[in-house]
Amino acid sequence: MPATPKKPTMRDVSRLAGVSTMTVSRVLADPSIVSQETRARVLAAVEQLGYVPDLVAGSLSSRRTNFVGLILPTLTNSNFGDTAQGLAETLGPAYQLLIGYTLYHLAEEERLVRALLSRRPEALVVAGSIHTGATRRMLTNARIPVVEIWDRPEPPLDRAVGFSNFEAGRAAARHLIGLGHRRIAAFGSVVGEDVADHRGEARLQGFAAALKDAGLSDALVLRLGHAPVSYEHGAAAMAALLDRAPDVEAVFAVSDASAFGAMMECRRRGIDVPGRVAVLGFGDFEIGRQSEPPISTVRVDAKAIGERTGRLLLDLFEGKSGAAVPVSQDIGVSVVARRTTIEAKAAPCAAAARQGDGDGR
Amino acid sequence: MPATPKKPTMRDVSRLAGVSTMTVSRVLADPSIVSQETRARVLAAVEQLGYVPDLVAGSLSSRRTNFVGLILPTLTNSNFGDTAQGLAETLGPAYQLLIGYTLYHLAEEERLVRALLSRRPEALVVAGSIHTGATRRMLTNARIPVVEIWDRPEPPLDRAVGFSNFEAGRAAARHLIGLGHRRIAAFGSVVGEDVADHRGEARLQGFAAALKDAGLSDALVLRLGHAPVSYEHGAAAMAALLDRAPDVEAVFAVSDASAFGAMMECRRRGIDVPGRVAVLGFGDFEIGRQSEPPISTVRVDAKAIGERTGRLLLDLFEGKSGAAVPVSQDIGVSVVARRTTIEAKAAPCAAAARQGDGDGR
DNA sequence: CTGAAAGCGCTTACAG
DNA sequence: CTGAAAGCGCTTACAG
Repeated sequence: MPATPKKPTMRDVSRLAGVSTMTVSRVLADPSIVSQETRARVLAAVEQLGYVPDLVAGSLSSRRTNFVGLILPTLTNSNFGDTAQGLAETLGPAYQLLIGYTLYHLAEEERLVRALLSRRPEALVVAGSIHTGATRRMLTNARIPVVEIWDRPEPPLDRAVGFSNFEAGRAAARHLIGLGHRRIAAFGSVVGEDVADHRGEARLQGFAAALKDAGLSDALVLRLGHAPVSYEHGAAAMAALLDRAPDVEAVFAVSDASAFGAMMECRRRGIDVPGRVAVLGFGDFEIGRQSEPPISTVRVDAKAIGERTGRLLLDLFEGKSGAAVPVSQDIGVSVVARRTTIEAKAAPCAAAARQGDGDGR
Repeated sequence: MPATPKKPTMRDVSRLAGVSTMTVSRVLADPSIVSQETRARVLAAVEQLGYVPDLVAGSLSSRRTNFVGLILPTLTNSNFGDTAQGLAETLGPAYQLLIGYTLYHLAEEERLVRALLSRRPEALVVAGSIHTGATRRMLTNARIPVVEIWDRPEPPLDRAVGFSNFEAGRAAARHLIGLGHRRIAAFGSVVGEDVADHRGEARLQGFAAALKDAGLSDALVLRLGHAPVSYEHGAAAMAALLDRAPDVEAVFAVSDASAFGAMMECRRRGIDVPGRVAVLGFGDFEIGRQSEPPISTVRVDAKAIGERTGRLLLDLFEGKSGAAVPVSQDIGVSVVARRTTIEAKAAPCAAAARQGDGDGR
């Protein structure tokens, strides 16, 4: 870097403009409360020096950092990106997002919470509701709004905006069962000690529960590989599933990415989707909408999660009494039947299929 | 929030432990320089109070924020996510990434640079090399390392880690020409006043230049819709292209997402890829690798861009003289021929095709 | 190994 | 409409 003079401070600006630093501070914070003429002189000095206010000093003094911390599982999933964008847009330019990612490690989440808290954020938004004890403790004692998203904890640490992953899994199973399928599978990732997608697991559990409620077996609800699930995960899982149960009729993947990978694996093997096996995803990723055939999915409005969270935080920041702001918001999910799930072949209607002995082919 | 006592400060800890704040500060910064017994007392007090150091005060005092600002076009493109992860991993837990996104608006980039600079980052990493005048001025006067990534400016504002998008476009065209295609198209987005993907445009220009060098027409190098390009963009662009030039033999899309969308549009229309039209993407996104058939692409190691940038910054932070750190690093690109680009049908070999009159069908 | 003093660059809270 | 004083919660730079 060039040997330039020191970075100008507010003091430098005030001297050049012949005013006190308080006046400079006012011009920058609310120009209307300073006389027209003084304002012009200050602005000219700011311009001439290329002065950029130091927000770390400002934050220490005002006790407002205008940071909002956001903890996500990954930076490479466009759905979480949509949530981040929705949050950023709703919060507006006055707030800066501090984003961290955990890669589904709870220990990493703990480290991040500690690091972000040191930066004195105005609020912390975190994906999920399963945390280490230390994380829970820090979050509880943080004295700032904490929002758990993409889930529906009962009760939340503080606030929650999301949906029930268990119910989402149930809805997925019911869709497939309603179509007349009986030999139904699902796959997600393994819940390990360090890496675990607890929300995907909840979906799988809801799925298995619905299967059992319908008198069907949940033996094909598989946990393979580790989070985050990818296209590749879906392909590998589908391959494993097909080896194990060549007669499978329908499969639910914990994410559209995984569902797409599964579909590609079917294509490679010459297995028709949905003709021979129906595929249902989760999340309503763009890939599912644009793929040919488009993938049926359990839709989540990722951007709305961010927007609602932003709205909630703004209400809280504006001093709306905590009691007036909902503790938990359910944005719900909906099954979007596109072209990868169709009625089971052997069944003229779903009801018949459920009690028939159909082999599904 | 519960009516809890005020957040404990270092002063509170020091009183409880019966030491000065300096001793507390030392225990937290470098425990080894404090006596075993004192250290234990301080740590106990920290634990008891649930003390979390205030980094904004610490930053003001030490003049080190340990922030690195990162400006990306979008948060929903997994390639930029890979770059961010590579950067974060290389920088390590001592540094916190402050990520902003522009949606390809130069004005938004300017706003972000100003906002991030106020936070006193240790360095600023920004995708691209086209900036507004004000942005260039701020970046030049920032007195911190500035790294432009995903491009190859001549010269960089300060440092650059990336590749030539123009050359990447050229390589794409040469691949297609080498395969014997003659009726060749490409598509990207429109360069508007406010929204513009300048890097994608550079690829298109390199592509067009190579076409002309080979004596081919660049009339089918199209700009449609606006950035960021998506699966949907590719589908729409392909549809437009097919209406315009039903006899097109090969097409280059400025991103794999767009290429995938184009392929899906072909599938919808019953047009065989690569049998009737070859498709080449850019970026080596996971979608291209996992799609069936896998999509040929111009590969960029997105994660490596982040890692190299992190390495470079660490060197600079550790006081390596600026002169010892390369100003510009080219990570290069490579054409990865997968299954969506094959030799032109009419040509028994590429050389013959280039001089033949083949209609490509 | 430990501490008292000064100061980082702003804003708050008063005064006028 | 403008300013002087105090202080935000740490760390730097000295001293001992």
